[in-house]
Amino acid sequence: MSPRHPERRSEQSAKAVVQAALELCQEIGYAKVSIEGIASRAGVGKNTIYRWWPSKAAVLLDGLLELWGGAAPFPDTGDIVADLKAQMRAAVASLIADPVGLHYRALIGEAQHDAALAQDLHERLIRPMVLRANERIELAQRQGQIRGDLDPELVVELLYGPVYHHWLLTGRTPEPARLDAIIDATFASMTPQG
Amino acid sequence: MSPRHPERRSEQSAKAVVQAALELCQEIGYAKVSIEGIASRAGVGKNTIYRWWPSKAAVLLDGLLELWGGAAPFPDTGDIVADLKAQMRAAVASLIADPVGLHYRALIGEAQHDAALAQDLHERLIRPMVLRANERIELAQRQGQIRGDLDPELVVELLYGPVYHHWLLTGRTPEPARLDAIIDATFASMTPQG
Amino acid sequence: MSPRHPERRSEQSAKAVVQAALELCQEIGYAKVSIEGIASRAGVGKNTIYRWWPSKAAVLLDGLLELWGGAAPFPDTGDIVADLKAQMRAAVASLIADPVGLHYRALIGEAQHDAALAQDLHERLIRPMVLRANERIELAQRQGQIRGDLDPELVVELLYGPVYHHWLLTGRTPEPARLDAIIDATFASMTPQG
Amino acid sequence: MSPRHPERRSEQSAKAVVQAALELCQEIGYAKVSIEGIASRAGVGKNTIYRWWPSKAAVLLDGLLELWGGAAPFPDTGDIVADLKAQMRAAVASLIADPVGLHYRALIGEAQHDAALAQDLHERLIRPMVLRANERIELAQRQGQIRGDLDPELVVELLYGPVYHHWLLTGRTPEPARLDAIIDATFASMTPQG
DNA sequence: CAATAAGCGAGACGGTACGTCCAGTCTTCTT
DNA sequence: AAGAAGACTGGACGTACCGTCTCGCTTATTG
Repeated sequence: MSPRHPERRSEQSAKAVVQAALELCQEIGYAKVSIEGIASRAGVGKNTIYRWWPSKAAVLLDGLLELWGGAAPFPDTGDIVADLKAQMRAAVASLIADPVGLHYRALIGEAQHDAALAQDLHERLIRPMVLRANERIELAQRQGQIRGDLDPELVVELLYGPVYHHWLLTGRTPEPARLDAIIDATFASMTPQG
Repeated sequence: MSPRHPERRSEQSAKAVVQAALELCQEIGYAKVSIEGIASRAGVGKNTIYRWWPSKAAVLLDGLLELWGGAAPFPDTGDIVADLKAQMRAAVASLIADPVGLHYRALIGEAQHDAALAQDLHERLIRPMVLRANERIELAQRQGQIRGDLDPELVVELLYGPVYHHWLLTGRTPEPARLDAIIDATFASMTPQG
Repeated sequence: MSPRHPERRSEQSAKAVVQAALELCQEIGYAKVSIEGIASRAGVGKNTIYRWWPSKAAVLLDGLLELWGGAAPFPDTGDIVADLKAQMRAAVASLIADPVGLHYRALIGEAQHDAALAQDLHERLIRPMVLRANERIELAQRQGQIRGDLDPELVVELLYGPVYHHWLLTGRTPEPARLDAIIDATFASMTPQG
Repeated sequence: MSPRHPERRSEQSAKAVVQAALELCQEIGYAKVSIEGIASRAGVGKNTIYRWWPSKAAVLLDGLLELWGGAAPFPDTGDIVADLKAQMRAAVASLIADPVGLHYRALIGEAQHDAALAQDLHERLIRPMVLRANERIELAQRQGQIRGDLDPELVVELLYGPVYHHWLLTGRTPEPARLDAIIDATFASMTPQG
C-alpha cells in the first residue's frame, strides 16, 4: 500500500516493518502474525504501521514484491513449448521456495476474504505476471506456434490453471514431469488422433 | 467433524451450531464470524463447539457439505464434450451461488494457512468431487473419446484448473462462453492445425 | 452436610469425596479446589456431591470435623489460669497444624461471604468448642477463681478474641509466651495496681 | 510544564473502576462480583483493570480505603476508659455500616486464602489503624492509666480481639453494652477482688 | 534561528474474541 | 434405583490483539 505517501515517512521504519513482517511470517506462520508483533519486532509504534498500511497482509504484500522482484522471466529461444516448460519450472520453484511461496500462498488465502487485498494483490503482483506471460504467448502466436484465434489470457489460464489448482487445493506443486505433461497435453489435442 | 461421532453429542445442538455458522457467514462474512458469535446464535455453550470442532472453519465445512450434498453430477449422453460443458456450467453456477460459493471460497482461503483444515477440506469435499469426475473421464477414455494415455486426474486439472485459477485470483467465475472455450481448447490442439 | 441423610447414600462415596477434598485443599489450596476436581479425584459423579453437599466448603467442613474430632480438651487441675494456658497452647497448635489450621482458616474466610456456611460452621464447629470452654469457665466461677458476675461467653471472647484477631489479620498465631501474656493480662488488672 | 503523570494511567478510568466495584459489591454481594462485571459497569476494558490491580479484592481495597479515610479517631479527654468506649463504639458502628463493613468483611474473608491481598490489607488498612490505637495506649501508659509494662499492641488485641472474634465468627458486632463490658473487664481484674 | 508542527516510539485506552475452567443441571449407561 | 460418567448451557477467567488515542521526543522546515 505504500506507494503514494511520499510525505514524511521514515524510509528506515518502513523497511524495518516489512522486514519484521517477513521474518515473523516465516518463523511463526502467517496466521499468528499480528500487527503488534510486527511493530514490536521492528521497534516501531503501531501507529506507524496503521498510517501506511491497512492490514498485516498489505505489509506482507510489500515484502513479497520486494523479494520477488524479477521472478521467472519468459525466455525466447523460438520454441514456445520448450520456453514454457523452462519458465514454468522456474515459476513453480518459487511457489515452494521457502520464503516466497509461503508468503504468496498466505496472501492468496487471505485475499479470499479481504476484497481490498485481493484487488491489490491482483494489480501489483498477479496482473504484471500475467501480462508478461501474455507477451510471450502473443509472440508465439505471431510466429505461428500457437493458434492466433485464442485469447492469450485464456492460454495463460490453460497452462497455469492446473498448477494453481493443484497447489492451492493440495498444498503441493506439480512435479517437473507433471508440469511437462500439462504443457504437452495442452498443446496436443486430447482427442485420440487430434 | 463428521456427522457421526459415536460418543455422546446432542444432535440437536450440533445442527444448531452448523446452522448458526452458515447464517452468520452469509450475514457478516467469514472473516467476522467468531466462535462466540456462533455459540450465542446457536444457544449453545462455547465448549460444545470446541468439544466437537477444532475451528470455525471446521464447523463451516460441515455446513457446506450438508448444503452441497449432491453437487453437479456428471451426465452421460455419450458425448463427453457436451457432457463436460453441461457439468461445468452447473458446477460453476455453484461457485457463485449465494451460500455455497461464499462458504467454499472462504474455506479454500482459510485452508491456505490451516493445514488441518486443508486436509479435511480435501478429503471430504474436493477428493470426492475429483473422483466422480475421474469416473466420467475414464468412461470417455474407454469409449475412445479421450486419449487413453492421459491420467484422468490430469484431465480434471486441465479442465477445472483454469476455472479455479480465474475464480480464486479474481473472485469472478468464467462466463459460460469462456467455459466452453476452455473445454474446446483443451480438446482441440493449441497448435495451428491440431 | 452429611449427618442426617441416612437414606441411600453410599457411605463409601461420601468418604471418598471428603477425603479428596481434604487432599486437594492441602495440595493446591482452598481457592483452587473445585467440585469437578473433588469428584474426579474421588472417582465420583458430580451429582453425588451436589446431592449431599451445597458447596465445596460444606464438604471441607465435614472433613474438618472428622479431623478435628476431639480437639483440645480443657484440663481441670483446679488452677484455672494454668489450665487455660495449657489448653490454649494446644488449641493454637491446631491452628497452625498443617491440615487442620489450613482448612479451618479457609472455612472462616469463606464464611465471610457465605451465610449458610457461616451458620453451619458456627453450629457444628465453633459453638461446641465455645460450650466446652464455657463449662470450664463456669466451674472456675463456682470455685471462686473467676468473678461470678461475668458472662462466661464474654470470658471466652476475652481470651480467644486476641488469638483469632492476630491469626486472622496477620496469618500467624501468637507465640506461647504471648499466649501467656494474654491470659495473665486478662486475669490481672490492666490498671497499675489492680 | 505539562501535568506529568509518572505512570500513564487514566485517573478517570481508575475512579470509575473503583466506584463500579463498590457499587456492585453492595448490590450483588462480593462473591458474585466479577472483573468482567466491574469493567462493564465502569465502561472500561478488562485489561485496564488487570493492568493496575491484581484481583477484584485489590480494587475493592482501594475503594474501601477511600471510603474509610479517617475512620474513628481516638479522642483524648484524659480518661482512657471513657475514650476507648467512645472510640470502639464508633469503630464498631463502621463494621456494620452499610458499605464499609460489608467491604471490610469481604476483604478479611478473601485475605484468608489470598496471601498477597492479606499483605496489602494489613499494610494499608489494619496496621495504620493499630498504630493510631497504639499511640493512644502509649499516652495512657505515660499518664499512668495503663500498666506501663504491657506491650501496647497486646492491649489493642485484648480490646479489639473480642470484637473481631464475635464479628467474624457470628457476623454480628457486639452491642454497645457488651462493648463496655469488654473494656471494663479488661481494665478491671477478672479475679474476684483484683 | 527560534517556533512549530509532523512523524515517530511507546504504550494506555475501550473493546472483542480467544480457548479454558467450572458451576450446576440433565441424560445415558452400568451395576 | 443409585451412582459414574460426562455432555449440556452459561459465565467468568486471564490473555492477546484490534484500532484509536495521547504522551513526550526528535527532527526539518518556515515564519
